[in-house]
Amino acid sequence: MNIISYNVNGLRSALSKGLVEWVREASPDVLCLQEIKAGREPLDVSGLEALGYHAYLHPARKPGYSGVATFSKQKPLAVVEGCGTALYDDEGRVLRLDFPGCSVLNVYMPSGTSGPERQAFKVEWLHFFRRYVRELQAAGTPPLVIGGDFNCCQRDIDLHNPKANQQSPGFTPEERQWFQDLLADGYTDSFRHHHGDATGHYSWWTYRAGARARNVGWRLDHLLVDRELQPRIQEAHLLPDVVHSDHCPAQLVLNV
Amino acid sequence: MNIISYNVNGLRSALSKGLVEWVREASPDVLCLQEIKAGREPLDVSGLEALGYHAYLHPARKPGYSGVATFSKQKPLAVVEGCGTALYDDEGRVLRLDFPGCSVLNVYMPSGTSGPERQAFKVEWLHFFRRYVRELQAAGTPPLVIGGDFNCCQRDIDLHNPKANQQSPGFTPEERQWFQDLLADGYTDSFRHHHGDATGHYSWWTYRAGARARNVGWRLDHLLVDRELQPRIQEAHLLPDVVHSDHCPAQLVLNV
DNA sequence: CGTCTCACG
DNA sequence: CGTGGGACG
Repeated sequence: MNIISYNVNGLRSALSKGLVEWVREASPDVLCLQEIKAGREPLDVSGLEALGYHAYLHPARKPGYSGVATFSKQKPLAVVEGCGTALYDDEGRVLRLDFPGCSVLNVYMPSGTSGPERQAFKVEWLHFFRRYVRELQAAGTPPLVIGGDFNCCQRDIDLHNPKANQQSPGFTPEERQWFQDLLADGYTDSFRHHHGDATGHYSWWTYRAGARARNVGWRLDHLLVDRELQPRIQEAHLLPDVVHSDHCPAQLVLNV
Repeated sequence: MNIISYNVNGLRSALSKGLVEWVREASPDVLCLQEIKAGREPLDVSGLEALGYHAYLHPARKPGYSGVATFSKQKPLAVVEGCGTALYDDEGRVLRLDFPGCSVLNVYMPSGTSGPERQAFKVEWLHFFRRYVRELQAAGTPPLVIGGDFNCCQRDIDLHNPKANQQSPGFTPEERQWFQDLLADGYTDSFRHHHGDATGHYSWWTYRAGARARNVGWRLDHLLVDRELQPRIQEAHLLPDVVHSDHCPAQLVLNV
């Protein structure tokens, strides 16, 4: 099972840059997109449907903002839009597809970069999210693959300049601790599992100052798997040569 | 004296498309621009100043909206920004430069196309403008050259589809009458003076549906001259091959 | 820097 | 259709 998570920074923009052609070649079984930045009407996903995908959209209430979408070759057993909390569901941040043996939770976590207010919102979200995941487990949801733009990372090797970013949203001590706690809850970072302490692997680069060309980036996009699924991790990669967005896709191949 | 009026639909956009290079070649003595859509700070007119022009800007209060600018090789005897009525001056619509023997009044008249409210505003403006011009004459202003985007025209031959536009803003009976009255006040439409009843000469084409390629346009940009100056009209042209905007420049060569 | 919505034309 | 702003990232 080939699962790809990709923050497309505007699905229409990504489609205009050849997203469909790339998906045809990459051929993921499940494709989790974040920041689709469009609702159902302005969006034309027929190109992806023509490749055989079932399309599930969870846009934000505010036009042109946030939103997630998951595309699946296999028809899921169940689809759950949102997390049941309007505060977050209005921002289109979570979308779950259940399959036999695993559940794919597509998530776009808030960015804290626009100011302290949004950073506070993000931190509240992070704590909410851990509780939410625990509740899903308790409710008997199949073992989770959590794929998405986490807007944070855990270790010094997850960003180009850890020293300068000790207090930057996405790498504050609080967020790093949170990430560690989430892993301790029983999740495996599939990229680290497969690549160990490899450095210089990032999934986001600011558009400014030629950061991507110089590989001045952050690893913000993750595919975590329930500890039950860990033995099934076959491959896990970032795909930095794929350029429809300021993020690149993260990929996980699971033996199921 | 070579005078050009040009609605640039965003001066920054026009500059990015090579406006300075074109101005160097056209070499007008006075250049009246409308819809500069920027204030003094975001604007860099050093390219035009480097050609030897004195720059006079009258931006709107609202950023990115309306605004006129006049560039002159000769330093004018006087410069008058606005018309003294805040309602109009907030929208950056008139800018007068006085020279020995003539005064160039750069004007961007309101468009009525966004709705009946703005059309009513436009009609009030039109009547205000005739009074204003009469007051200028009475005050002993040198004979006027009125150059700008009038956002209206007078005769059937001034637009591609007069039948279908009898009630369209820019060609309502009320506006056509107003135009005729303005001419009767003692002004000459320099283009008609030079070209008689020539057809198919327009200065604006909608961006939609390839209208410019099919020459489906309107003659909205005019250079009127005081009856005193009429004998001095040497040439008057539209320059439809000049493409920095959805308008083209209008040119007048005056014998002074 | 880039994508999106909105006002305006 | 296209410019320019502002929100957001």
